[in-house]
Amino acid sequence: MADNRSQKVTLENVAAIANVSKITASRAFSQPDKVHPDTLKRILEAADKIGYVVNAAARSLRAKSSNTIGIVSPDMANPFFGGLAKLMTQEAYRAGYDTLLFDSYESKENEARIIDKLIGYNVDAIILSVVSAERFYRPDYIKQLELLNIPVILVDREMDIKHCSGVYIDNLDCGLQAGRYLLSQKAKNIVIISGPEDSNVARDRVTGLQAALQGNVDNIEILYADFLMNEAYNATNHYLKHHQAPDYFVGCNNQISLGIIKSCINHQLALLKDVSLFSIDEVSYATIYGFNFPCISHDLQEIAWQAVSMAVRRASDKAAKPGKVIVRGKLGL
Amino acid sequence: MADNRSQKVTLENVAAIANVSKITASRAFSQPDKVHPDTLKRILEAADKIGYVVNAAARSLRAKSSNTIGIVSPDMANPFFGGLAKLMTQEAYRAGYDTLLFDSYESKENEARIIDKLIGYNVDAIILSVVSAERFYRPDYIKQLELLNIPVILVDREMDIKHCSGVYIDNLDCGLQAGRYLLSQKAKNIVIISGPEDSNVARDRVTGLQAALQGNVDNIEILYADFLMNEAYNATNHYLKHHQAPDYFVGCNNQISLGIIKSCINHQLALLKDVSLFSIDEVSYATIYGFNFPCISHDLQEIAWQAVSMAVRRASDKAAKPGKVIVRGKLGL
DNA sequence: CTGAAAGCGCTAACAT
DNA sequence: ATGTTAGCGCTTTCAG
Repeated sequence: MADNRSQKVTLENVAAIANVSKITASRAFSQPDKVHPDTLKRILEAADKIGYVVNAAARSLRAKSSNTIGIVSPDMANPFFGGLAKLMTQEAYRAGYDTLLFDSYESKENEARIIDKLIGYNVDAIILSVVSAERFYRPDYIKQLELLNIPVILVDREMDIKHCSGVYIDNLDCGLQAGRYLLSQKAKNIVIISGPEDSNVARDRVTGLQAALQGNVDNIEILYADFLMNEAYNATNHYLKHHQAPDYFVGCNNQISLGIIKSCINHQLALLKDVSLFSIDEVSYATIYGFNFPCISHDLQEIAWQAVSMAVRRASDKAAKPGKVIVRGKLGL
Repeated sequence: MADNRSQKVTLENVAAIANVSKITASRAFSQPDKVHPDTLKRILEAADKIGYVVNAAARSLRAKSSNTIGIVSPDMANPFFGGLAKLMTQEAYRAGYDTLLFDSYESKENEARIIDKLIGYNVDAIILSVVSAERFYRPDYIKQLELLNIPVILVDREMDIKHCSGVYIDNLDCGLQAGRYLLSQKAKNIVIISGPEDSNVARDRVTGLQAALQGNVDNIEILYADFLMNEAYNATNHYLKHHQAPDYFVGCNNQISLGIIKSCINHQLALLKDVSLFSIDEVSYATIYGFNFPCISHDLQEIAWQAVSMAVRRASDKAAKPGKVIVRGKLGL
């Protein structure tokens, strides 16, 4: 008797039970205010009874808009991007949009595949932090997105592309603030572990630091790593093998700071005593382990709100011009 | 001249350029081996030229299968679940499946909404770690998923539901191993910070610990928190305010262990000296900050592989019976 | 406020 | 190996 095969539950079933046409049932889910309250109630009860859920595929196939925003993060395990993703999802939901969230795991190949998938899902806009911060990274899919007129909002990782909006951190200012703090602490000997040389983010942060410090301290050393922990760890290890510990290490992002910490602890250096650390980005888990590093912290809520607002504006008004917002970090002690 | 509106690029366009019928073009993307190599090449070139991407909505509307697995994680910021999500995505990709990954942020409401969305996307299976570990949590959507015959694979957070497969950790064994280790260290005075009393996971872990320790130590105290950091932190604080530090704290999951650590450090206790910690689950970031806590670590790769394998099997053979796999943790020092 | 018909882009099931 | 036909479940016209 009981059939074991998958029971598709469609709008038609709901409509039949509620004694209305398909389209009225449809409106109950997409524009409930255009349906008579009594009818609406009947329809929703019918839907509930048989467990109906709107078929997203069918909807976005037919509808002008899928009401969905795609989010591509390079590393959700990084609290900066993970936190951002969460807040963006909430903001989007508030604005009446669903989100499709993917982690590219810092791989260009993944990133390209994800973008393709998002196009396939007819997203109304894409919020994207690209995998690399290379200054001249110009992925192929960018042309395609322009052609398809899908708005793109870049977050944090900058690319200078006309049709892309952007929400960026004021990295130069981060460096300046960091530098000024170091001066206030009378730091004389400073080692900066930067991100990749060809990254905008890294370059600006370092430039800011140099601008503030140049001529006011005895020695500045700049080492280049990538934005992940391991290379920073190795760079710090290598430095400490050949030099005295400086007054301050500066980590140019949270992962780099972690690498510095790990290396210092490995070298039996008492952090905040033998050697200090200033981090651009908050340092993950530091307070739990009893450290209160001075840092530049970013207002994730503000960044998320800006990005989603831009996405929504451009999704709902395809003629809207791409904009650019710079969010300042603030000194946290 | 240049039209600013969104240019839909469809299979029909590709087919026209490549001089084939729609269906041949279709096959080029779904079953390339059934198309003559020359034809295939022509089609792919045409697609590339105009930036064609298969429309996922249309495909999953028509096709039997969307080739997509939904993954619902309760907290991607937790390295256990975040790592699992990453590995599952990779495994699924290897098996030829896309994934749709959502974070329920430990909220039942989010969870229900996500499941609805996944149903709407016609996923072939759902891999789910439910938000709560309450023993009698029976969310409404479960009935619906059974009705729709969508296979469900539960991971870590157990629910005793016939039509759901499961990949679980051997929590009793975790407790036993932990207990045996503590005995080997001649621990006499032990404080266990457990998860919620009504959680299977927490209960089994504690039971295992008790079984190993009972009668062999001077004192066991059990405090109940939830599976997040803050309550464990408060519980530990409260304990330390009124008692001497024990030989060992035992954290019943990684978040709890973090709470214990934070509290101990706050109380100026030298970890691994004044007081030790045994953690069930690896402790996030501990090695970076110079701590090597004994712990039970879980083979995420194995768990991910099992879950995806089950999902794929049941997705491709709807008659396949739900199975259950228990993965043992191993002692890490 | 409600409905009938058309069709979104794709693929299953037959052809050839 | 390739093509024809039909239709997935929904929403957009355009009508009442």
